[in-house]
Amino acid sequence: MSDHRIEKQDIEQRLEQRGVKPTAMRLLVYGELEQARRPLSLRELEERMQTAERSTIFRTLTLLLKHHLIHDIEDGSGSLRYEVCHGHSACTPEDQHTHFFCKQCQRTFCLDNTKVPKIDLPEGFVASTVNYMIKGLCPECRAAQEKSK
Amino acid sequence: MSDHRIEKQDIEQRLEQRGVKPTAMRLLVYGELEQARRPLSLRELEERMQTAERSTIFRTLTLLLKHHLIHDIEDGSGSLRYEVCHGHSACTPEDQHTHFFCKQCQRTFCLDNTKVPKIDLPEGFVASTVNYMIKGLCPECRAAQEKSK
DNA sequence: GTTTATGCAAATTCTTTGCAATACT
DNA sequence: AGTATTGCAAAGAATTTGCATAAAC
Repeated sequence: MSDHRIEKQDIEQRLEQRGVKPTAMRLLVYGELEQARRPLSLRELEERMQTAERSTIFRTLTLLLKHHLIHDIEDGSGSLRYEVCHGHSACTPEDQHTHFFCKQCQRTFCLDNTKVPKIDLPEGFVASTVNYMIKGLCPECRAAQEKSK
Repeated sequence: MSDHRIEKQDIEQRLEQRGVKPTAMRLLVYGELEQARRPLSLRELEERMQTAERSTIFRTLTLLLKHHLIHDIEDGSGSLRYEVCHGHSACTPEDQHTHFFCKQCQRTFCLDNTKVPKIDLPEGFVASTVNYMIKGLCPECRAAQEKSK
């Protein structure tokens, strides 16, 4: 399948696998994140789902986070972004990829093919999640900047 | 020199090298960050410097950031942390090291000996800064957790 | 009918700015 | 004087909670 749309059934299954009851709201939020193909902030989610309420979305996100169905990333835009955990079992450090935040257009991109490199931690530290964020200019904004010179 | 204390003169020099007039406030803020040996939030700075005002500290930090004397990192605690740029010339991606945020005690540690691994960006992207944050348990909190079992 | 989820409103927290006062040159 | 810096107070922005309603089981 090269189609990015995900069946409702499929999402339902994923939630249930993690012991999350698949309510309409949860399917909606998860579905939006899935379709967006990039990390979305709470505000962006709110805008995309006119019907839903901020706090409800927030609580849904919190729940999904707790059950490792999504993860949150910080890009320095001042607000958190949320993204579906792709793949297999849980959100282990190995699962997570690199993100790129464009300082110009304020969008966050997933660099899907770029695994987060592993690092040897000093004695005693135990890692649970990893956040690798690169900031700079995305191709579009860079091109725009070149032109205006 | 194995002493971590920094001479006032030394700090003055650093600021002047970047064209920042070394006012009392700036020396104070920079000095605090230097001595802390770990990234501090605005609130933490405020608490350590009873005499100084939040907005003043904030503006000072903004200025220091602009002149690449410090950098800011996001650890997911909900607030930014600030840290002295060690070394040489400017805050290039290569300069930055990895940070560890303890979910338990909410402290942020610098993993000084751990360089941020470089990554090949897709065509068109231009990086300016990098933020590599690992989250989990620090040695102390881990030990405490072990004990309570 | 009890538990769970949602919506509204508002509290909290953190960041940022306007403006007056102060210090510096 | 004139510019730059600081302090106070408050505006903005984002996150988070209390409580009442509505839905699910």
